[in-house]
Amino acid sequence: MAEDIIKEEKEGNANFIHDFIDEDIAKGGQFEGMTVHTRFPPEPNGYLHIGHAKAVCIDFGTAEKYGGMCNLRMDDTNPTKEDEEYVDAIKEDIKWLGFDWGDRFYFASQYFEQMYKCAEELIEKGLAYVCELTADQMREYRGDLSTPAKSPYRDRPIEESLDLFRRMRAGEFADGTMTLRAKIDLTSGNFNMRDPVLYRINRITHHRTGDEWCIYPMYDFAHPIEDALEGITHSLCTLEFEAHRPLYDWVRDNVTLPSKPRQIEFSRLGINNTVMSKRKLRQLVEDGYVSGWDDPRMPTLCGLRRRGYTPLSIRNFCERIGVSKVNSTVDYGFLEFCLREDLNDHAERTMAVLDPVKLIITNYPEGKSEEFEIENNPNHPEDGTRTITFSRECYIERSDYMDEPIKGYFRMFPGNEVRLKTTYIVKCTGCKRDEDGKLLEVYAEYDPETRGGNTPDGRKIKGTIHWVDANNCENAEVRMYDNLFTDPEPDTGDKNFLDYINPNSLTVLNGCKVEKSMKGIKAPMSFQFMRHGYFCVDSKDSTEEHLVFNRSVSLKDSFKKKK
RNA sequence: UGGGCUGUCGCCAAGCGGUAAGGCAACGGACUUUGACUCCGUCAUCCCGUGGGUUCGAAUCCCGCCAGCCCAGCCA
Repeated sequence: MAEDIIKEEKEGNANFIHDFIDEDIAKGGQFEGMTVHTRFPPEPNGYLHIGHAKAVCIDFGTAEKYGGMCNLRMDDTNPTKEDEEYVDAIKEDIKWLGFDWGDRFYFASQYFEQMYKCAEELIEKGLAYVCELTADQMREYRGDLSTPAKSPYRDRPIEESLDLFRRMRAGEFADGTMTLRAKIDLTSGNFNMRDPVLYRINRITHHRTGDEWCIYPMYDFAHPIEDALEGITHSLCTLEFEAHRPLYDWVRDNVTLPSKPRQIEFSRLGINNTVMSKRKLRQLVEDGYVSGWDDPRMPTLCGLRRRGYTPLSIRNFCERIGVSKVNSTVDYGFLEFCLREDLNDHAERTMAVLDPVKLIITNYPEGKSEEFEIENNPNHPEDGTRTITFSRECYIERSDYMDEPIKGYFRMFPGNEVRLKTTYIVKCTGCKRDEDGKLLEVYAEYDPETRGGNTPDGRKIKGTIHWVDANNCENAEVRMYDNLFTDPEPDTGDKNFLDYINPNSLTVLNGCKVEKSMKGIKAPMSFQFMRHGYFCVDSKDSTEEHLVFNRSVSLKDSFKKKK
């Protein structure tokens, strides 16, 4: 039994990264006696999105699987785009997902001195040189697919490079005038190996080290050093770094470092009808297509959180999409499925009428009011019940009434019986419309024998609709969301993603009627609005006086689909 | 045109020489005081991008071809 569970868990989690790690552990060697140690290394230049969540789950999840550790490290080697404001947001998002880096929170910038020493070591070994090509010249000299690169400074004497590099650090040269380059292979088919730049001069105040440095290490040089210094055994990253692995290994093997981490790459996450690149998300925010990074339509973690996504739903999603090296685009519906699954289990039910029309029970005494107990979650009786009131006038959904029922329609239409959830069976007797045909009121008569919604004679009532007591309810604003983009893949090929913005991605419903029990409710709180979907209290705009809900995800609807 | 990687059902994804797991979606049906949930069933039968080869046997090994993705930032 226990073995089955372990086996199942193992198979369910299996992926090629684990295979590699298993091999490494079996091999011993550089991994001898080591516990698996990973890291999540975001650059603090933007907010985390669902794609980062996948990486976070892989990094922390892998460590967890092997009883190891995972560090959180801000990869802040380029002060140009980075800012402290993102650091806390990133930490908050990871914590929200439920991962814990313990006391192992680092900044790449704290290793700048050590990185500098490593650079000097390479120069002394004749493996790096100071190059005076300008950026334009370097581009020009890089060669192409069939011609090698060149640099007139390649054979500069070691002492000269060392002197120049020290003076670069000392601030003797202007930005962009010099770089430190690795001496590897100008003919390599892998451009990353054509004497890549290791250090550049850049006089920008760093958000942590201030003006202490005017030279900054490049990612390819810094990353393997950061990993090795932290004792990382497996450096997991996305596929675009695959061609950088030879360089990662080169730095790792040519610099004196305390350990030899292994880089393993996996594919990035793509999701339909949205974009995932930081640049594009930033543009959506800055150009006002959305209200901010945390707009509920954004695939950012703060956006998803505000939309009502739960940490569990996101972690389940990341677990289930698996890990591979195939470029893939997951259906947005799969993320929605994971949310519904979690909320179906945990969200309490409530009745909300989003497009209200008054229902008058003509044979129910005016002024009378009754109380009913209704379960908070029929799937979980232990979640208890609440009291709701019923009276002569209720609100029902405009779409729950038709003069002439279409095929298969079993809600309100003249002559038809319907159950008002938990209360009575009512028979529709007609309606009132204005001169434009707009539905004003629906009329019905209730059957007093059916209190609780039961039929003493056993007759079957096909339709049960939700309602809200017109004399005892709250008003609410409800925001309905749809895909941000009309095209499933708005940023592939030559497409300009902005051409596919969905103009109807947000629909605001005012005058919605919700149960009295919603009064004063605060975020974070999610509910199932029966027959509608899952909704959460908006964390920014909802107040005691003005309730605002966001639709997180709709319920599945097999009737709508048939139509 | 050089280097690297990838190609298994509409979407993810197992599979590691022994005769195609699973999830989502879809489609039937049962149940239902949510047209939800739940449950049951169907869903790659000469087939695993494609053409050859090796083998008693191949999605799995070998060779060729095709398609897609990444790399020529002093970004990460």
